[in-house]
Amino acid sequence: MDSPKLSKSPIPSASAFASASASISSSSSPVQESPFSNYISSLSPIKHDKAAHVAQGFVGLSSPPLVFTSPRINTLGRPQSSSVEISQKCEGDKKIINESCILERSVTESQGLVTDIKNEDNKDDVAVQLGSSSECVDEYLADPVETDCAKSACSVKLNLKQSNNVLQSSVDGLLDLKNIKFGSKNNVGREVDAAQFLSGQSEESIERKLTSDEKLLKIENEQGSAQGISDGFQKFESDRFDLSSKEKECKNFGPQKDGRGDGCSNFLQQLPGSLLGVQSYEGFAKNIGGDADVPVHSMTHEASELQRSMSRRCLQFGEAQPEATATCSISKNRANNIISSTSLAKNSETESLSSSHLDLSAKSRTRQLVNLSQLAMNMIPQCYGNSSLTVLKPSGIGLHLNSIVNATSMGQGGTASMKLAQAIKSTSTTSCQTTENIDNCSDAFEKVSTPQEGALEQKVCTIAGSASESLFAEESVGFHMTPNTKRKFSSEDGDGNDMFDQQSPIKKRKKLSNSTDGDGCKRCNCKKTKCLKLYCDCFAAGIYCAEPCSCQGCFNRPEYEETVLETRKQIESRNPLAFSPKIVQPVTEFPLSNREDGNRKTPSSARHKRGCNCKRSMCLKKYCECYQANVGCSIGCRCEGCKNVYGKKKDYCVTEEMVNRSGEISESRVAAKPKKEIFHSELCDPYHLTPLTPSVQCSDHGKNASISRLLSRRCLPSPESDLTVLSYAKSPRSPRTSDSNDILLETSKGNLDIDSFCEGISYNNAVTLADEFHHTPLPNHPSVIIGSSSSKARELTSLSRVQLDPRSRSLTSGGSLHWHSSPIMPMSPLNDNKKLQGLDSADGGLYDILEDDMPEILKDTSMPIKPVKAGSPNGKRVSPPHNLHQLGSSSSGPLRSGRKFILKAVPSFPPLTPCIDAKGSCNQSRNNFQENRSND
DNA sequence: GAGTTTGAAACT
DNA sequence: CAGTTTCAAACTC
Repeated sequence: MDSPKLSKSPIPSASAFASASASISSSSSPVQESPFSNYISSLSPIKHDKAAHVAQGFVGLSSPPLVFTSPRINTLGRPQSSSVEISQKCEGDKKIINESCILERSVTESQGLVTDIKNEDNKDDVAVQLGSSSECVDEYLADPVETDCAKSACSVKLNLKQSNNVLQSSVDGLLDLKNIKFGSKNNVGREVDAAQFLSGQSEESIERKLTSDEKLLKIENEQGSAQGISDGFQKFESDRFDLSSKEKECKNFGPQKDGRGDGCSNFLQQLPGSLLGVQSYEGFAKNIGGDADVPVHSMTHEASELQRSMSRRCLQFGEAQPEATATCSISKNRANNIISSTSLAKNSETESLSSSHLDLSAKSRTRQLVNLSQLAMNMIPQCYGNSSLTVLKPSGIGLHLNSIVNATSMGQGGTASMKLAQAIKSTSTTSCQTTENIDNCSDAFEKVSTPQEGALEQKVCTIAGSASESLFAEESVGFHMTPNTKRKFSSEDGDGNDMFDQQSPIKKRKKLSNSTDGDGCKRCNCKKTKCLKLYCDCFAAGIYCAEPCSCQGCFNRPEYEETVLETRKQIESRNPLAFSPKIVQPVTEFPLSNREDGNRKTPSSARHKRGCNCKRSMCLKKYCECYQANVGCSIGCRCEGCKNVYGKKKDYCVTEEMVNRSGEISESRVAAKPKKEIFHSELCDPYHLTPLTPSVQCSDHGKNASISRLLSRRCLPSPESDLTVLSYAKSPRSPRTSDSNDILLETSKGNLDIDSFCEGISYNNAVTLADEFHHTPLPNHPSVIIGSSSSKARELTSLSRVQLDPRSRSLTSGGSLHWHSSPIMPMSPLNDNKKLQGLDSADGGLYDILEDDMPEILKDTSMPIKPVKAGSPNGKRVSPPHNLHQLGSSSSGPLRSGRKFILKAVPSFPPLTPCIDAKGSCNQSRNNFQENRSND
């Protein structure tokens, strides 16, 4: 670790990037080729080959600048020098591109795509359009293009930009086309294309590629493995390149072909490689976390990269995959992996975009770390906004690629994700921070991915919101994004240093922003509590304090594990949900629609377990936990004058009322009671769900969330199970969570079960119930599906997922899907890829929640529930209309029974220690922490 | 950087 | 269960 850091540390960002870019261009060829060739050889299995390559890349990386990318480039077969030259040449263009990208990022992705296509016509405009098209894509393309130009050198430097632009545009267009054609298959096809392209098949007509891609896609689809997805991302990027290159050849190069001839193919090959290199580099940088400054503290890098890379590797590299799958599943959520996996299928486009972003970012990094950060920033904000998804994904993609490379290069990928996460923490020094950062990043990515999925669960929103916590960011979309970005950047720049450079944590912290790492993990500054009380964010998150922390007399350290555990037990004895995620993502109310929409869904539904108690901040400042988590206030909140931009308590109530009316819930006791009261009483009970957290409030802010809830409920066939499940998923902790809310609502509607819940049902119980559902899902009930999603949880969830089931991702997503589509299946969320995909985002959240909050049992059950990241608590709440109706109409009838059922199950559940912290970042660390505890 | 404000956590 | 105190973060200057 240290040694690597030293080597890298010298030049965290700029130099490292530059070297990386150069090295990438120069040395990347082998890496890229191998992976791609592998792809070609075995469509799905890319991983092994890639892994091998990756491993190589690692070696190379370890020594020289990350260079993961560079090796790949080399592999492409292009002369290193040429690549380097290209990179250099392209730098100018890249800058332009980056700028344009940044400027245009604001533009919606769709628009961007369109513009890109158009750009093809207008080469000059291409650059700008590229940027606009898909931020990531643009960047990505831009870089490749540049490289292409350089490589191909085709003739005209002047044309380079244009050609690049054209390529990008063409690529974008191709991507779009592919996306359209292939839809979910895009990833695979892309991968295939990439492989082919790499192999040199790029020369073939684009059509052939498309066809082959389709076939490949099919094959890959069959595989349907997360790896395929991850690979798909990479491939997707590569494919894009291919497409772009092809397009160039056909269009731009048509005339130039003579000159380029082989050059084009080479160019294409190079592009992928360069892209890979860039991505890897980016990933590396990202992994470093912000380490730009401390580029390489190998440990941290490894950890972060490994996690990320693991997922990607899994996808790309078969070798790494095995472990990666496990690790990835574990860490997927956490880092980009999650995003990639979750978003891959769904986000093919977004991924492509993200990839492009990554590429771009990578380039920018190589060129300018700042650019990357800017890109990321831009990306993030957008993502948060709505379309932000695309942005995030891209970043995620880029990360994935990078991570993969890194991971492979690191070779650590093999290690379990848990270990990685832990190692990262430890290595990073601020284990918490690192993990948190990772978590945050992952959350962010997840969020992004989720949004792509359609904002399946609006996790994106939540995520965005929770950039810090709920991804969680502080403020709505921008907020979330920023936090993440901040974390990333900070981590990279400052935090990263902290993480990696334990030496100057304080400074880093300061740089970063407050106590929260860029990731969203908070660094504590405890002075009197010794970090053994919930006041301590680290402790509350289940993570150990690290260097970044400024705490005094800290006992929240591994050396005091016993003390920590004891204290924790004590606290848990008082409040079993004390360590559960504060924010719970409600099940995606209407995953599909929202997902399709893109985003928001999850976030909106996420809620704070307990709800806030703000009196002066009007829920407009971070004092408000709901706001901090980017979650709307819910019934569970006792706030006064709530103006939470993510969702006002009023809105939530209104929505609930709406629901009740529609659901005829009025009958239930709840109806009699004021919703708030009901929720409070019920939710507030630690055992019971946490206070309801109306799903409504999403990033969109409560209204949307509320609406979503209503819709979801309406849509949801069987709210009962869902609700219960959701409640579980969300975790015992947070009554507020949308899930819990949903549950509450349902319960209230049904009369039910609130009582039963009150009797002793706890979130945990709910979880157990969910498990039960899984085992014996109610036919009618959507089984629960708690779609809770938590960014934080992601990490944990990733871990938990892994533990739970390889499908982990799918599971989570599946859970959400179940939710929507078929609640019954909560347990088997994993099974359905579609579900998974659709749910990915949501699932991620659920997973997170579950993982984090959920005890092992839940995990084992493979509950779909996702914990909402602390950052983005928007967990969608499951608002099972049916359940409600059932409950309401037949209030006591089935619903109650169902709930009772749940209740029975509940007791068995151990107190969940959801990863989803309100902060949402440290889920992994928490998970680890919790796991350790549990083990102990 | 210090001081104030805020609201959660802890305590009574 | 409610009220108060303590605490650390968020915020302001």
